[in-house]
Amino acid sequence: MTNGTENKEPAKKSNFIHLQIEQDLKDNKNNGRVHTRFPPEPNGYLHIGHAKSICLNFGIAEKFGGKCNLRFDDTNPTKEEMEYVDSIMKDVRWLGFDWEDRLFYASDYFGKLYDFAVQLINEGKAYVDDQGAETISQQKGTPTRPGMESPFRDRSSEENLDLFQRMAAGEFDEGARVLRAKIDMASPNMHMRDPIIYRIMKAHHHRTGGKWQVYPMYDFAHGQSDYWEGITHSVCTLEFEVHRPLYNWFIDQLIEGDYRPRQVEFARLNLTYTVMSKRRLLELVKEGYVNGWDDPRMPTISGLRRRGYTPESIRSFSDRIGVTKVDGMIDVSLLEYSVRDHLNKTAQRVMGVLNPMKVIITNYPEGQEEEHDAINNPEDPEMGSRKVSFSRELYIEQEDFMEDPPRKFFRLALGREVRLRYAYFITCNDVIKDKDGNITELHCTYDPASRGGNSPDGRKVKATLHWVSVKHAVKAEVRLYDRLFNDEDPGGHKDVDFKEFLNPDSLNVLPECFIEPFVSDAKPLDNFQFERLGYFNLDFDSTPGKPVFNRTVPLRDSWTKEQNK
RNA sequence: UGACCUGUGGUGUAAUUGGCAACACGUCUGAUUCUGGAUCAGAAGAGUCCAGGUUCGAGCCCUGGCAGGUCAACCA
Repeated sequence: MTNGTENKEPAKKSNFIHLQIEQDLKDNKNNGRVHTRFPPEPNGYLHIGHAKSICLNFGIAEKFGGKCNLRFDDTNPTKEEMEYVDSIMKDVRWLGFDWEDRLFYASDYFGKLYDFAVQLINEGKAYVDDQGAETISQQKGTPTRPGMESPFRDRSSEENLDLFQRMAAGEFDEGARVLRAKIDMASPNMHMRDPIIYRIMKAHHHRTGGKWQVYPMYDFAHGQSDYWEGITHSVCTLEFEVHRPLYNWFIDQLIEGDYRPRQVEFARLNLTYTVMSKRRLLELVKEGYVNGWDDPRMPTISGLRRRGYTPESIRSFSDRIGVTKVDGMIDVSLLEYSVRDHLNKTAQRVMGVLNPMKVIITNYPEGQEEEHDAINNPEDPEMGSRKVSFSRELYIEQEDFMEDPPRKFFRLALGREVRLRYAYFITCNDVIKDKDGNITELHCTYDPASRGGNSPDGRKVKATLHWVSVKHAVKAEVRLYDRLFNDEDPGGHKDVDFKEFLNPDSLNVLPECFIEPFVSDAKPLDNFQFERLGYFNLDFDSTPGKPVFNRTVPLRDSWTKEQNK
């Protein structure tokens, strides 16, 4: 990450976690050190909610001159894969953050964790339970009723140690026994009711292979990993709030000296019209409702990247939404605002026609062509200009012509004059139709004196249209995306599966669009503004002769708004 | 019938030790414009979940309610 001064992004908003850290610093906790970590489980791709956490954690390190680790929470070999590890590292880097040499895995600590478990056994604070999952669960009680103690709770340390070692040696079947912390079966906090800390799993682990037959549970690995890495502020989401006493209990058993990590919880991100759980996203991918984790309709980092979102836009979004403990729902329009805001300032402008309507300039000589200057980005003069080719046959947007224009429609109509951007004023004289009455082309005349787009007599037109020259344009496929779900909170209905709310029109492929040849040199992910339409970027599916564009987001559109009134 | 957490315009966040509820998005006007974009100017919209209390003064403190969320995986 760039350091402070050269960073043009606005100063980061403060939040309650920053305030707590400032207080900790005042109290000289942990000798004034600030060290965070981003701890994903490699069981899926990262999504925009993780981006919030990444920005928060790395942002804290940046703000307080501390460090932020990347740590994979890989304690469940049945769900975790190398593919996910790779994608996560790629996404974090793409977002603009750097863990330097601090890449860790919970599996790095399997040895220490095992030793710690042995220590707890020796201290009489952990025991092997021979009961099955169902029995243990029943004995656990309910949130409103205390649990009851396991008949194996008071085994001797020797027996526990022997059993645990044999568990680790693979002597028992999966599920046959577990190691539990001996805390309090009557605790009002379910997590303190002798939580399971080790289970037998004979699965192959993506890093340790077949070395282990027992794996630590999340609660037994996370805080300890924090401790061994010197983490000072262990930032996680709200659902772990009730785990905090357990987190602290393990730290208490481990602690020597003054240093102590502290868990702080914040509200995870919820966005309207999408789902944000890895389970649901995985379901969409596995069952083919979308085309992979990086489908541009997905709220994954890889999906947003492919869709044309920039790291800057995601970071500014993340800053804009803030950090609190209120479990709310952010309007996607805020995300869309963030990309528009960034792309408006940075994206190359280009003209492209999505739904072509042929226009013949009847008074323009056949075979003649010429070039006009076009500004690359009016928001950034340094981006310069380019030439666009003009000729007798052009395409304009179908929606830019109406035979029977309503009062506030300013664009082309029979007998009306409009401007072709950077080129000429044209007037429509004739509408050509086929047998069925469909308009096939428009006959227009141009005013040679308006070359460049202005008439010397000061004549005004109410509309400027984008266009391309038929002869020069590049044919492209354009993919238009709409929200993946029709419901604001598809995952929030108790009796209806979220997939019921899938938007059947979330993908609209336009196979025959025409774009000015400037885009021929584009590389995948390059962002453009197609003037008057929106922001688009080149997709990986492009082939040399056939570019494919994704619409990132349309431009704000006060005309559609007017129509909807 | 439990524990923990959270309630501020439509949405998201602010509000120094209690001191006129602020900002962003969205919405609506108007100006401007070779993008019905951008930009600029302005407006509407909450009296802070409710009821008490302390105080000269409460969104901030106290009491009691109410509402929502989380917790009963050998998941994280």
